[in-house]
This record gives sequence, structure tokens and C-alpha cells, in this order.
Amino acid sequence: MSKSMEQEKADANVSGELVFRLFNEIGIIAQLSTTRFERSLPYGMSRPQFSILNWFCRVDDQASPGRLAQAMEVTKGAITNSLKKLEAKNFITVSPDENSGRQKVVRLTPEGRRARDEAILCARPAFEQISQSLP
Amino acid sequence: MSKSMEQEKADANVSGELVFRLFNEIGIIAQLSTTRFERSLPYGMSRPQFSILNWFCRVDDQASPGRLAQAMEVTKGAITNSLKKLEAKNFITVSPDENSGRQKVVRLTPEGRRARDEAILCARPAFEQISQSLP
DNA sequence: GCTAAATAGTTTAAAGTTAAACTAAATTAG
DNA sequence: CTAATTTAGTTTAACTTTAAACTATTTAGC
Repeated sequence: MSKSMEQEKADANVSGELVFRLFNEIGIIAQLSTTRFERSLPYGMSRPQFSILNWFCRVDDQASPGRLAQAMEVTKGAITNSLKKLEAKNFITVSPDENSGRQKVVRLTPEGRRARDEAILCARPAFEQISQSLP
Repeated sequence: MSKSMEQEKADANVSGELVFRLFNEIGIIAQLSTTRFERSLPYGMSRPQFSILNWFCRVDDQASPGRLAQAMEVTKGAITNSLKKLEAKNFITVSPDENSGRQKVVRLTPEGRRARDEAILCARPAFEQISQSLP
């Protein structure tokens, strides 16, 4: 192996490592903050569940599961799962779409809106704590 | 409820929402980059597994499981799980600690070091792709 | 119109995580 | 020196996620 190839490999190594370390830190921060955030949420709400309720309050008052999957950037299977939990808590309703037999319409309920507002209040102290403990 | 209390609640709402949106974005970025990163890794290596190998190359050539758990900021149970996978691949060795009957000593093997170097090379294109697709 | 391809959602399996219960070993108190 | 507490690791159950297989509906092509 030539000298320049050795050097190239070493460069790639260093650069790759740096990029990885950045993403690894992001991963750790995401994991820790999610864990603390979820501990502070009411009604056994998870971060994904809260995200969906919050999306309804901020973006649109109804949506198909597929649109939610795109918005949350998770797979359709993950959304199916979260929607079941939210429906069981009566925070959303899921009904067939009248315009399309293969789609569904998800809507926020008044209880869902209240739960989301409450969640934001409950999570405040946790967020302040997380913000302060960041590098 | 007085006017100022209403205002206070509204402020808390807005501020909490902003902080949440930040962490939610971080969560999405972490999840997406982890998924793509893992798809590019050789030997069915996961991000946590790679992190441990990488730690051995960068920080110390041996450690107890507990120290690794602290370094990775995950629970001891998660480390036990990852170490089993790495040991099965012969990327690390786990032996009893001669100085302490309740601790163990984890060490990187030459295969583990090679696998880590290879992983960095394999993951390079994925990282470049992720970097470019970030907001 | 009828068949083929694309699309929407659900289900299943495999993986990783936390939290809590548990075992075993080392420290600390008295 | 013995008993209580702390510490290190493992195990288990519950949860979320992805990827892939699957069902059902809609759209395109011919």
C-alpha cells in the first residue's frame, strides 16, 4: 500500500470518527432527554404519543395515519402502534375516510387537547433540568 | 383566574412547546441517523456495539461493564446485552477481575479493533449523506 | 372494462431500552 | 467478628422502533 493511500485511509478514519462522535452525542442526548421527559408526562403518555397530540394542536386538526408517519418521520407500523394507545385513552378518534376506502381519518378529541396542554405544564421542570445539564 | 395567571400559563405553554420542539427534532435526527448508520455497518453491528468498540480504541483498552455503562450513559442492563453480542462475535473478551470478585474486565480483541476500523470506513458514505440532508 | 401496479394500514419478528427485582460480593457499623 | 448496607452484574417484563410480509383499496394501462 502506497504512502498516500495510507494517509487517505487515516484521514477517512479521523473524519469518520468525528462525525460519528457528533451523532453519538446527539443519540445520547436524545435518549436521556426522552427518558426524563416521559417520566414527567401525565396519563402514561410517551414522547411519540405527545408528539402526535402536539402536532394536531399546531399543524392540523385532522390527518391520515400515513401523513402522521411522514410528519413524525417514523414508519407506518410505529404510527399504528401509537394511534392505538392514544385511541384507548380517548385522546383521538380514528374513523374511516368517506372519500377513500383505504385511508382513515384521525382527529384530536377535547380530552386529547386538554391532555396535551397539561403535558406541557407537567414537563416544564424536566425541560429546565435537561437544558441546564447539557454540555 | 386572574389575567396575569392566564398570561403566565400562556407563557409557560409557549416556552415549553419550543423546548419540546427542539428536543423532538433532536430525537428525530438521532433516530434517523442511527437507522441509516446501522444499515451501513458490517457484521450486523449496532450503533451501541460500535460505540463500545470505539470507546475501547479511543479511551482505554480495558474497562468494567459498569464503567462502560457510565461512559455510554445507558443502564447496566443495556450494557450486559451489548457485551453479550460483542462477545459472541469475538470482538471483546469478558473475564473475571482478579482484584474484585464482583467485577468483570472487558477487553478489545484484535478482531474487535479491525471490525471497528472497518465500520468507520463502511459508514463514511452514510454519514456524508446524513450530514447533507440535515436542516 | 379488466388486469397490473401502486398505495394505505396492519401485523409479526427481531432488536434495543428502561426500570425493577434479584444474586453475589465487598464495605461499613457496632 | 458479625450484621446491615452498598455495589456490580444479570435477568425479566414492558415498551418502542424498524423491516418485511400481508390485506385491501385505488389508480393506470391496454
